[in-house]
Amino acid sequence: METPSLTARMRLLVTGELTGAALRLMAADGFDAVTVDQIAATAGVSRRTFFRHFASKEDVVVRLLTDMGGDMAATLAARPESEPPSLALRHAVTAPIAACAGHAGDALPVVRLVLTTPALLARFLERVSAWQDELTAALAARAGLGADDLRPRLAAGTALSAFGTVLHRWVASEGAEDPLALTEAAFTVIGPVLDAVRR
Amino acid sequence: METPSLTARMRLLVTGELTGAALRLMAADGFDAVTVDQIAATAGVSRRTFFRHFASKEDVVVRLLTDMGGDMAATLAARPESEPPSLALRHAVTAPIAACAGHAGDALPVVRLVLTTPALLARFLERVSAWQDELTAALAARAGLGADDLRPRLAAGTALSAFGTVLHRWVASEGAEDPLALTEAAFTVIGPVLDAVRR
DNA sequence: GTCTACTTGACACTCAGTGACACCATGCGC
DNA sequence: GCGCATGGTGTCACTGAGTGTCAAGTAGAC
Repeated sequence: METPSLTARMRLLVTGELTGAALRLMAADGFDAVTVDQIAATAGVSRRTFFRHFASKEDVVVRLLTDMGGDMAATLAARPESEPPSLALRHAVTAPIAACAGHAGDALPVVRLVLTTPALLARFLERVSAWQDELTAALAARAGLGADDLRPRLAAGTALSAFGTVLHRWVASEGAEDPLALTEAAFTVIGPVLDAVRR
Repeated sequence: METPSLTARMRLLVTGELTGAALRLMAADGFDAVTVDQIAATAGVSRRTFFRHFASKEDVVVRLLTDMGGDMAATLAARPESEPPSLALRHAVTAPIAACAGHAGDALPVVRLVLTTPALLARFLERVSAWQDELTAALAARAGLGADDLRPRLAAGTALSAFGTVLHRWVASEGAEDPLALTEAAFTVIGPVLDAVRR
């Protein structure tokens, strides 16, 4: 079915309305000053409905960012085994970066909000940590390394550190610098560590 | 004054009582199942007093860990300029690791609790992110690099990624592996990236 | 003794998040 | 057309985190 059933589309509609309302309000007053009641009222639904679509107030904002990298580990696993880890990891991390670069007008305020709001940053980093677990497992499987080897986790952490550094620099430059170019530059620096993941 | 004034000592006493109560309760029932009221009651103080000593429920646990690395950037800044960045960063990160290794019996359950509880992990990573900012500034100052150079932030992130990896492995091994040996092994892998921070 | 500074307990309040129940629309078998 | 299951929604009520305020108690300075 190409149309994901009416109910699914309505769900997307409400979700989008809620995120839009949340972002508009938070851009004006900041994350903490906006209550869930305000977001729900602005979107025209009840407070309870908000929590049927999002697990928490942070979730509205953070999910925008984390949805982009949801299949990071899958991307890595899909890369050919012959590819060096540094290149495979770069491809995995590039997906969300490219998504940001492609919607700079929408994404930049969101990323800025997340990186500058402690509560949002905390939740975002927790998600990134989950990505690290997934990437670590995928890297270990690729290289045939055991769970006691430090290198897969180090490589995953270093690659995600590059991801964060790119986002940071992108926001700091107000979107002036090209995220993809920044990613390339970052991976040029960290490449040697990533390619240490060999049997 | 060698005795930090009676009031300061009493403050430490209450704080210690609260953290002890929190850890005992959470070790038994988990972080989420324990309420601030229970912690305060167990420690023999009022709920309000709890929040005069800790900013949040997460703070009781996370502060134990983050206090160890509070002067990470200061340690880095105190290292001789001639020292290669990889060695200076390793010294900076070793301080909290050594503290963990020195009090394995007390620290291991705390680290395990933090790494396995989403809310605690989120707050911990937020603190680590602040360390990254500080280390980045110190590294840039050491090398005389501008704020637009990716390398200081990449190096700081990579070093802290090693820090996290060591903690992860330490917990996964139930404390069997030596944290200092793990740190040395990790920094051997990431060394090249850290030493890329040169003018 | 008194005054000041600091901590505490008690109370009240906002807000995040959850559970329970009733309501309503769509879709399906009869 | 009718009855019925399903899934989203609104309302209400509740727990728990976190904050502001005020009164009371105590150590230390004068």
